[in-house]
This record gives sequence, structure tokens and C-alpha cells, in this order.
Amino acid sequence: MTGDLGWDWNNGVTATPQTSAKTPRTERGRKTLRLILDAAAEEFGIRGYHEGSIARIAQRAGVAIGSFYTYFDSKEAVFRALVADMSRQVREHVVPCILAAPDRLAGERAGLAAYLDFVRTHKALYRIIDESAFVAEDAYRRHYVDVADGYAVSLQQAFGRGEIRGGISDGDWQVRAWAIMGMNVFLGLKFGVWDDSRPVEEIAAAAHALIADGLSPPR
Amino acid sequence: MTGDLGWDWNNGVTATPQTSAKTPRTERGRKTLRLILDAAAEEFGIRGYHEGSIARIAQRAGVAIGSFYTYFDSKEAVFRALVADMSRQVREHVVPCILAAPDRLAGERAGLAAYLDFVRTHKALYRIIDESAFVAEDAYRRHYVDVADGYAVSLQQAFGRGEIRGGISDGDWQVRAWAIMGMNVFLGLKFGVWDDSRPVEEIAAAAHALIADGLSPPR
DNA sequence: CTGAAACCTGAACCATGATTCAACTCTTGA
DNA sequence: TCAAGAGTTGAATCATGGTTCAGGTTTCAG
Repeated sequence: MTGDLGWDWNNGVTATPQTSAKTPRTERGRKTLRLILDAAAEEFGIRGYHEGSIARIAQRAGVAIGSFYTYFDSKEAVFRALVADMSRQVREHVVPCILAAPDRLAGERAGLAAYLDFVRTHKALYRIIDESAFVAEDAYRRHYVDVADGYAVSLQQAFGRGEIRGGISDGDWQVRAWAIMGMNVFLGLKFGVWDDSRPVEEIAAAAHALIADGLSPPR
Repeated sequence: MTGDLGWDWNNGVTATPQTSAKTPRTERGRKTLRLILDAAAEEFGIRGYHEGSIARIAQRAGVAIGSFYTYFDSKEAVFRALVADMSRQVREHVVPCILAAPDRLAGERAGLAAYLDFVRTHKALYRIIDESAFVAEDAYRRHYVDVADGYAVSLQQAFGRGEIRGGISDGDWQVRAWAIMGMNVFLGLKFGVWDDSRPVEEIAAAAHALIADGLSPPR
């Protein structure tokens, strides 16, 4: 389901850098951890957090329940770890596409296309991030606040380069960032998770037209 | 927390109109049902679905646990009922504001302001709708699909009246509808639930500017 | 007034599944 | 080669909380 979660690693506790008491010390351990992580991604992706069970995760991973607790303190801990990783993965997939574009507006379009593409191939993971709102509020919040802040800065820079129009007040950048982010997330839900019949480019083009020129009738 | 949920009524099973086996038949019964419903809204709003407990709902309502099961088949049933009601409430609060505006674009702005306002005064209920994505997918889906479809139609009509610009293809209306809806939902999350320090009008104005004219630099 | 239908009550039942733990097996550095 | 230390195992423990049910109490049509 997942494949490779390049792990950092830190048991989802977020800040403090290295070796928690649960960090694997041998190659064998690292391998097992990876198995558990991927299994958890599958399990939670399919059944969701509450329906998902540790026993089943262990089974998927082909290890004993006890081994799970060798690497994670609790069910919530794996989940948090997963959220953090997913959050990173999405960004790593999308941001380069935005930067590669000739200008911010084109980047916006490329970014949405990349995002839709990512969502379509990672429906389960998408669900994990969303569900984190109810399992690990702080992680969820951090994810979106981070993305939004990045967005706001990026927009301001583009404005500095004359690529997009400015706002009235300063706080507008935040509003715009959240607005566009919401747009993308919902388009991802609708045309990524729920309905992948239409080509990604088509959606991106339509959204781009809206973002670029707005709804006001042309004079 | 809630106050008045004008109940229709149908135990959340959605379609079939009247009297399920659980419909109250006396005034006394209707009163109790109302108590339970409001209590459930509070409980789920504060603790969320999984943390929320029937025992606590009954307690809040001032009735015995058994009475709960006189009116609902299960925990999920109340939750679904709540979602359906909330969905209706939001629409009833926002739609009139949109229609009252002189044109669609002004309506968009008024609608967002009304929505933010509603969210700020109903944070708990907002959470219920969102969580339904993981407790009652179909209800969640129905809610957003309904809203989006209404949106799409409304936009097309506005186009017919020359109030907004058209799209390239026909499917664009759906894309636009989902995009704008997502925008509003996220602005609601950020500036309604998480941060209500800025005046609603300010947010609505900034969003309106974006929707109306887009990001392209003015010529 | 009266019996049946509606309602109400809350202790007890039960399923579920996260977490613990004591006994084992590998790995590895000296 | 041989301890430790690192990893592994899965049955047993335990808490939680949804749901049931047998026995009252109220309401109200006739």
C-alpha cells in the first residue's frame, strides 16, 4: 500500500531529534519497524483509526503484538508518526512541482495537478491525515498551519516579483493562503478520492482559470 | 449548547418519511427526545463521537440510559440524526443571505460572512459534520454533494444572468463549485473555529476579492 | 374509572481490543 | 565462545462503554 516511508525517525513525538527509548538499534530492528509502519498505514488507511486494531497491524506486519509495543508506546503513537510522515510526503511531492513552474500562477496549476495525482495514488494516506483532526488535533493543525504559512510566504514572494496581484490589507495573504489550500483539499477529496474519472489536467485547468481570473465577468 | 433543533423527524435513517417504531407518540415523549438530542449535540460536539458516551448523553439529558434506546437504535443513529440536522441548519442559515444579495458575487461574499458567523456560534456542531466523514461516510458525502450541486446550479444561473464569467467546458461548474465550497470550509475552519479574532467581514472581503478578480496581476 | 400503550429506569451483561509481561531467541562486541 | 543487550512472542489482564431487559410509572382513549 505504502511502499517506502523514509523514516527519520522519532516515534511521532515530533520535536526532540533522535533516539527515543524505542529507537531500533540493529538492522533487524529497523526492518521490523518498517514492517509495522507500513502495516499500520494499510490498516488505518483502510479501516480508519478506531476500527483499525493493533492485533491486525501486527498480523499484517507478520510480527507478534508484543513487537508492536517494542517500537511504539501506543496506538495513538503510531498514528501520529504516520500523520507526520504523510504530511512530509505530500509536501515533498507537490512543492517541487510548484517551484519548477515558470511563474507562481503556473505553479499553482502544476501544484494542484501534482496534488491530485498524489491523492489518487494514496487515497488511504489521505484519509489518515484527515482523520487526525479527531485523533491528534495538534498534529492535524500543525500540518495545515505549516502548509498555509508556506503558501502565504510563497504568494507574497510572487507578488514581490510582480507575478500576482496584491491584496488590500496585510492579513489578506493568510486568507488567500487558506482559501487556496481549502480549494485544493476539496478538489482532492472530490476529484481525487471520490471520483477519479476525469483527467487531473482538466480539473487543474478549470481551477487555474478560477484562481487566475476570478468569477467577475470580463469587461 | 444547541438550543433548538427543529426536528422533522426521522431517526436519522434519512429517507422514509414518518413514524419509525421509535417516533414519540405523546407530548411527553417528544420532550424527552428533544432533551436527548440536545444532550447528544453537546456531548459529541465537545468530546467527539468516539469519546462521547451514551451514559453521559443520558446524564446530560437527565434521563436514564434506557430512555435513550427508546428513541434511538444505537449510538450511530443519534449521530446520523445530528448530522442531518446540522446540515440543514447550516444551509438554512446561509442560503437566504446569498439570495438576499443584489447579485451572485455579492451573494458569495454575504454567504461566506454568514457561514463564518454560523461556524463561530456553532463550533461544536461544525465538528460533528466533519467527524461524520469517519463515522457515517454516506451522510458526510451526501451533505457536501448536496451543497456542491446547489452551488453549481446557482453559479450557472448567475452566468445566465451575466453576473459571472463562464467556463471553458461544462464540467467546470462542478469544479468551481467544489473549489469555492472548499475555500469556504477551510476559511471556516481557520477563521471560524480556530481563530475568531478577526472580524468576519474582513475575511469575507479578502476572500471576495480573490474570488472576484483572481490572482492575475491587473493589466 | 380502567386497561393498554407509552415511557422510564438503571443494574447487569458482554464484546472488544489495547496493553502488559515473563519467558525466549538472536546478535554482537570483546 | 559467551554474556549482555536487543528483539520477539502471544496468552492473559483489564478497562471501557454500548446494549439489553425485566419490572415499574404515566398517560389517555373509551
